[in-house]
Amino acid sequence: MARAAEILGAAADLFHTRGYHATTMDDIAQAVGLKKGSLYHYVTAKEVLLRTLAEETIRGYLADGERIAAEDGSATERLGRVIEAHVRRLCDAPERVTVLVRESHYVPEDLAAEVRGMTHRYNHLVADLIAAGIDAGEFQPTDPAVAALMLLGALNWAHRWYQADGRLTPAEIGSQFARTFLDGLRKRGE
Amino acid sequence: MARAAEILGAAADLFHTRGYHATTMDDIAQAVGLKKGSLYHYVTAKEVLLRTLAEETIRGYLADGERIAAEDGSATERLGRVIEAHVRRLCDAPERVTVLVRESHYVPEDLAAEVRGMTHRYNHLVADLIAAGIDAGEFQPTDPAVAALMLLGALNWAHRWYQADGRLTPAEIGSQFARTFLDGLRKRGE
DNA sequence: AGAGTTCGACCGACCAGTCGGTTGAAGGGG
DNA sequence: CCCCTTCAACCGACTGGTCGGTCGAACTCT
Repeated sequence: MARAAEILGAAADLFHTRGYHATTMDDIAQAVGLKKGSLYHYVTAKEVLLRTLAEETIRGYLADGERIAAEDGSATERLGRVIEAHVRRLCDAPERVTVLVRESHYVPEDLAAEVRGMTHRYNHLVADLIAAGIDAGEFQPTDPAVAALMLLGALNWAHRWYQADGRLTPAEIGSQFARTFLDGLRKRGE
Repeated sequence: MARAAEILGAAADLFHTRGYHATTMDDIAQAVGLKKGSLYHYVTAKEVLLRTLAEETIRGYLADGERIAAEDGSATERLGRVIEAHVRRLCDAPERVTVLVRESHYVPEDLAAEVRGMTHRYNHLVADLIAAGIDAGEFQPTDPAVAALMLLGALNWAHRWYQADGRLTPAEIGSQFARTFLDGLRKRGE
């Protein structure tokens, strides 16, 4: 693996388990078998490390979302696919999500624009999908923005409890999420 | 207001907006019109401040939950009441929830037992309510633990987006949460 | 007087980031 | 085959600054 990616991965793991502030650059260096001084050969600043992690992470979710939203199918089908893709991606690298949701608050303002923008677009994408389902008569009328926030909260919360060696597979979790949430939105009596 | 409570409140606000680590004891002192040295007349350590905040917060949610769970009514009704109470409490002091969910990770292990215990009990309480609803035939069969985590994720996420001067009142948000989530669990065709 | 409260100077630990210097592999010329 | 140069990778000692926490003196109110 390329050194830069290796460092990013180690940082994500450490930020996840210890937290961003409790992790020193020495810790990260040690995790990849370097000394702190050498780390700065690859990394310009700790804050940039955090920013890069957050950015890479949200970019993946957004890419999935945009791809799926543009596919064929009813709003119900596409939203279900977004949910399952989200869970799959989260379970694949929960530590990245931790960094994004718990630590990205510490990305300094001037570095955070991209992250904020993509997050906003992802929220919007989900809300739009819900709004489309309401318009199409698939879902009962409700506030799409709140429904989207509700869904994303439920999904992202999983980074706090998902365990790779747990009782359920990512696919099982994904389908339970999709079933329950889509049932919650669906128009009754059809 | 008692000085101690005032300090706690100021700390919660600062931890919410700047984050625990980016907040100095000087900041907190200034917010309550004291100097740092004087703060230590009321507070034994910054970490204890954080622990106390987290503990007080989760204690409130747990107390609501236990009270409601013991009330009369179907699982559906009681779960609905828990959801609405949770939203009400969250909207009343979103900064406390921020501290609990984003920062309580930094409470040192030896001070965290109480917080962890109450959090666990709250999760369990919600899962039990869902399990009861399934047993009673109100809800369709599903994994109660995952459903509880899903619900609590959706609820707690609100601390990230709720704004007191926003479009919707806490009551409106609460009822949308309850409606959507209970519909998601409810047995179809009745 | 004296208990409760406040202050501000101070300390010590910690840590991000710097910098001068070392090493070893790759390449090139003779 | 060997010497010389170059350069990326790496090291470790150091620094500058920050911040949690301490302490004794001073002030205030009764």
